Amino acid sequence: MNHKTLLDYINKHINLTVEEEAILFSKVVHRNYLKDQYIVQQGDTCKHTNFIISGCTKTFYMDEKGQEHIVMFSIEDWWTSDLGSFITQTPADFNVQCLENTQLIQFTTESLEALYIEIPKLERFFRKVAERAIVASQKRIIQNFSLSAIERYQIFKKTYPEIDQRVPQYMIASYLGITKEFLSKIKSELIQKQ
Amino acid sequence: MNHKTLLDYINKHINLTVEEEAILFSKVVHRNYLKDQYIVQQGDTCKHTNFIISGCTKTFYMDEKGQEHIVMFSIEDWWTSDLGSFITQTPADFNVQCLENTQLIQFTTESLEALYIEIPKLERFFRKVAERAIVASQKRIIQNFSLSAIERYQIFKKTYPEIDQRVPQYMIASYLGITKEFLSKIKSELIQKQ
DNA sequence: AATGATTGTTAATCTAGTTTAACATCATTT
DNA sequence: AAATGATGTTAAACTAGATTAACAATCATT
Repeated sequence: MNHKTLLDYINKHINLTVEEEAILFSKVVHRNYLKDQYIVQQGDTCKHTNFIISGCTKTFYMDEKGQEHIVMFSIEDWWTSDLGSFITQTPADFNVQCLENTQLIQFTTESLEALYIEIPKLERFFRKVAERAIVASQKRIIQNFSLSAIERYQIFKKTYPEIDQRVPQYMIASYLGITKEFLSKIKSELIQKQ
Repeated sequence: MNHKTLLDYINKHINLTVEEEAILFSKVVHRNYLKDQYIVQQGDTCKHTNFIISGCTKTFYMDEKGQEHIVMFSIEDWWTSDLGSFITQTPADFNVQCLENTQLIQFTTESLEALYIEIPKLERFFRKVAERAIVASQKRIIQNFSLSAIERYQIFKKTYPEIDQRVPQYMIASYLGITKEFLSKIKSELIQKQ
């Protein structure tokens, strides 16, 4: 079963009994999306937090000028959703779209609330997930401020080598906050130096 | 007692009995810092998460070139610390320094762990605090990407009018990710338009 | 009241990154 | 094999914001 990926992940943080595992999986939905499908759409209220079993997604924001800004990529063993929309049940600021065929495990607000009551340990687990997300998010803020585009690209490649391979270059430019043309220039400069 | 501020804040999210409130306050420390004192220092391991009862702090990062980058300001009713350092107990990336005399309530890792056992409801509370922090952090990432410095400044003023008043202008420039000279230029342009 | 420290302004020059636009490469479909 | 669409490259002209440097204004402190 594909539930194993999620269990392995959870068991890094807390220990569930076999019964608790059964309760957990009775309350989640296993779902497949195709490449290019949207998991969350800007403006809709986000109904799920999603754990990725396989595949790859981009979370992006479309500004008033129609420009796409990629906030994060997510792959196997990561979470994806518009957390802001999900927790406050207000319209989403972000889109989440599949870059590959993607298998998810979905938690609704209701199923999570029910799970928190039946398995209080899960509060701890999701607190830890949230804490880790804050740390990652704050690291990004620092980097965007104090580093040049070249430095940010080099760090990106080191930190997420898999993603650098799997995702088209113009999306990486968007993630880095620069144009695709400038990323292209950076890359050719980096090659010439070596 | 000054504990009231924290209780009011907690009671927005969960309900504590009088006994639980007593347990909570038996495990925290109430502490005063003077203007300019450091609550957290880059390189040290961060020992506390701090709830601010009164005063104002800046959280900043000092880069290799010796430049200061302000990640956030915090005032009454907000939390401050280097969460990344605190939760992983590794050296802090950030400094937290008081911009005014500041009164805090401090939670250590040990007191929090003990509290989570004695009052499991607090897991939920701190999960919610963490979730809100993620949302705020992600909003900042979007803004830095898709908006010009002028737009970011206008949003800052609207979102945190109190802070705009209480904090020197060059620090606001640092928070916005621009130089103090450029912020000065922006402000005079905005005044001329009206 | 005077001195120096801290904060803020203005203007000239400079640069990292954008825009535009034309072209090249690669994949997918017919 | 040709055609279409998606992705990537290069180069010239442009702009938001940085840097430098000189000067005001505001403030504590003696």
